[in-house]
Amino acid sequence: MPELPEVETMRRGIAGLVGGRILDVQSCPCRLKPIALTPGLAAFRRSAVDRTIERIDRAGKRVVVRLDSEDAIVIEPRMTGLVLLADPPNQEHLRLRIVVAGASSRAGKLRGESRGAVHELLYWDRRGLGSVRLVSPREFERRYGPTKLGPDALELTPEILRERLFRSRRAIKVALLDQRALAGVGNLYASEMLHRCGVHPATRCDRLHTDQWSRLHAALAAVLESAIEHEGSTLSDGTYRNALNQAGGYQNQHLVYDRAGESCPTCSRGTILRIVQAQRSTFYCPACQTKKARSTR
DNA sequence: CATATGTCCTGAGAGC
DNA sequence: TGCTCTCAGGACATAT
Repeated sequence: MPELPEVETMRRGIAGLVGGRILDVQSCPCRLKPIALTPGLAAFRRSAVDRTIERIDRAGKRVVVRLDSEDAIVIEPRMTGLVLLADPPNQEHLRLRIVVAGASSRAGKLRGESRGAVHELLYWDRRGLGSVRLVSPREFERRYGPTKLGPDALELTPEILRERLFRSRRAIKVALLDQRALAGVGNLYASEMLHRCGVHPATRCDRLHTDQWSRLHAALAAVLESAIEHEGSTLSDGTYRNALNQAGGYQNQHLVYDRAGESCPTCSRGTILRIVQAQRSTFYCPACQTKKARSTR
């Protein structure tokens, strides 16, 4: 379930590869159905080998490795994909290996490592719903440009957030997951941010008041920034790991996600409920999350 | 156009 | 113990 904080953690974890040169790209054959790799391995290798990594960005929930050819390698982890520098959880779900020379392996931490060291950028994916694509600037724009991806959730202002959503008749929880409206929020953090601003997840966007948009924006920013500080959420299945195969810490800060039946940690009056919206679980407290704007607080 | 639903995939866990 | 079944939710194709 990598969402913005997890993907940002992956991005930071491999930032030390900037300046490195790609030596080889190897697929890791296994009995599982292969992930989407485009173009095929041979053409991928032809375009990537000998290119230098100029920058590593994030596009919503995707890691974008920019090459000096102006092509980009776009890694999309979807549900269970991991971007690693080493030490994958196992070999059987290792999908792709990109061998990189001449970079430091960790952002800002050059200590003692020779500039000529060889590193591996690994893509691991248990369920295999993710993809790795090498795309031209034109293809990047077509797939990940502003018509496909809204503004990054970390770049929003209260006004932009409201402008992107307030015409919609959808429930706010469902709309927050729409990557064309805003990019980066997924199922887990949507529940958390709505809880923290006291908004009921089923509230229609077009019924939200200005002060609610403000509070939602503040909660959105606070939750995402804190989750990045904690290096993301590793849920009970333990799948998500950072680039060094370490668990995140934000799962310990969750107030409602996956806590159905527990007493609300915010108001202690309600019991956390689980409902289903658009085939996804939503968690909230019926006592302190309301559809009405609050007059005070 | 906006919104809703089905699909992909694997492994964990429930129930018998 | 071992089988079958359901569920998790990223993005996208297709339907309404």
